[in-house]
Amino acid sequence: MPPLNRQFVAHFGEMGSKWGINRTVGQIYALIFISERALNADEIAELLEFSRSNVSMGLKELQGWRLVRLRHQAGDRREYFEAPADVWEIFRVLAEERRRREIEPTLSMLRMALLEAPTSDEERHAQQRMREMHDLIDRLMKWFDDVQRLAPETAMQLMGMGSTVTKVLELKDRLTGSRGKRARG
Amino acid sequence: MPPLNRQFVAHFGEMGSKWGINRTVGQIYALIFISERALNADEIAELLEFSRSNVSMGLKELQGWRLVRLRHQAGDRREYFEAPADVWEIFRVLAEERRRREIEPTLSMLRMALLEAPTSDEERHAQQRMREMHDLIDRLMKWFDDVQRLAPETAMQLMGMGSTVTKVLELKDRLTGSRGKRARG
DNA sequence: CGGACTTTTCAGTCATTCCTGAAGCTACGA
DNA sequence: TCGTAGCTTCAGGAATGACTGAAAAGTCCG
Repeated sequence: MPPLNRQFVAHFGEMGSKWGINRTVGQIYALIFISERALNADEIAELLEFSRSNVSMGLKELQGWRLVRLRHQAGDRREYFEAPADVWEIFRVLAEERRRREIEPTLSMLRMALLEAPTSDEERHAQQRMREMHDLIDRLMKWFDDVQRLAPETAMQLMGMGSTVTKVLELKDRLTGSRGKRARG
Repeated sequence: MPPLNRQFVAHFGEMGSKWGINRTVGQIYALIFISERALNADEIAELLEFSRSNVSMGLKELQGWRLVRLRHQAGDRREYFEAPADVWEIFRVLAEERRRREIEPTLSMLRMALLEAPTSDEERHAQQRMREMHDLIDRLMKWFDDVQRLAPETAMQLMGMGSTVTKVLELKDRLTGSRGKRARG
């Protein structure tokens, strides 16, 4: 493997630990991501010097995250893996999965807790805090849904607008009579 | 500790593992977050049944993440810890820290790699992929900067607009002659 | 200073997660 | 149906990370 590729793969291994994901899974993904063509499990095992079974488990996890796609090549029974070409698509899928695994369970728990009748001031306050957390997350998610629905080009365009969004908001603010809220100067 | 609070704390412990953060740190934070008043390390240790030293380490990590604030109470030498009241502020700080620890190192690595002269087709392709990844992350971050700079109310208002943002974009699209891109139907 | 109180450090122990080789399973072609 | 190629499962050893108690290092007040 060329030094540039090796460096990239190594970095993803290290970052993987900082994340929830483990080192080998990070490296496998990085390798697939920068590869010109789809790779099979044996190739991955050899390039990264992992056991075949470790690669198998890693690929399974990556498939669970929908980060790699399975592809078959004519006249070859082995399974080949590749990452989507469009990086925005990758980001979208990653965000969706993280949401499903990390955000939704928390939202459910919060909703359950908010249905309980508090039996003390301490619980009342705890519920209030949970409500604040719930509302923030809920709002962020609803908004993210909207952005996510955009086609890649449109989303990138939205990003490209940068602070223009703020300007639009301020304008809207003035037009609609400012709803009692004011943007910071 | 009341059952509602206990449940919340337990949930954060479990989620903590799914994250990079460890179980005890998650629980300590959850406890501080829902608490009515600032807590000292001994109180935390007793409520969660952790060793005093474990609590000390956990608090240090939370301070490193700027998620808890140190506060002194008159006539008491012990240190008391609390979380900001404003959940948007909490989100902002968390996002900033994650960015500093997880995104920036990756961006640096990518920038370094992009400066190298490729010596093969394989490296050339790898660089192309890295460039795509770099540009996406860079763009997301620049845009996030803008949103982050908004005062809480304005940001929440932006969220509240929901798909309105999309509408604004489509309008702009039409006005500026659509730049050859089209939002998905 | 000295002594009480508080926080931090750290070496050792415990728990969890990772990784591997071997065995098991499946699908396919002969 | 057998044999082979390929993928998956799993028990157990290896590595990593978490947690504790004891001791050290601060910190404040007399």
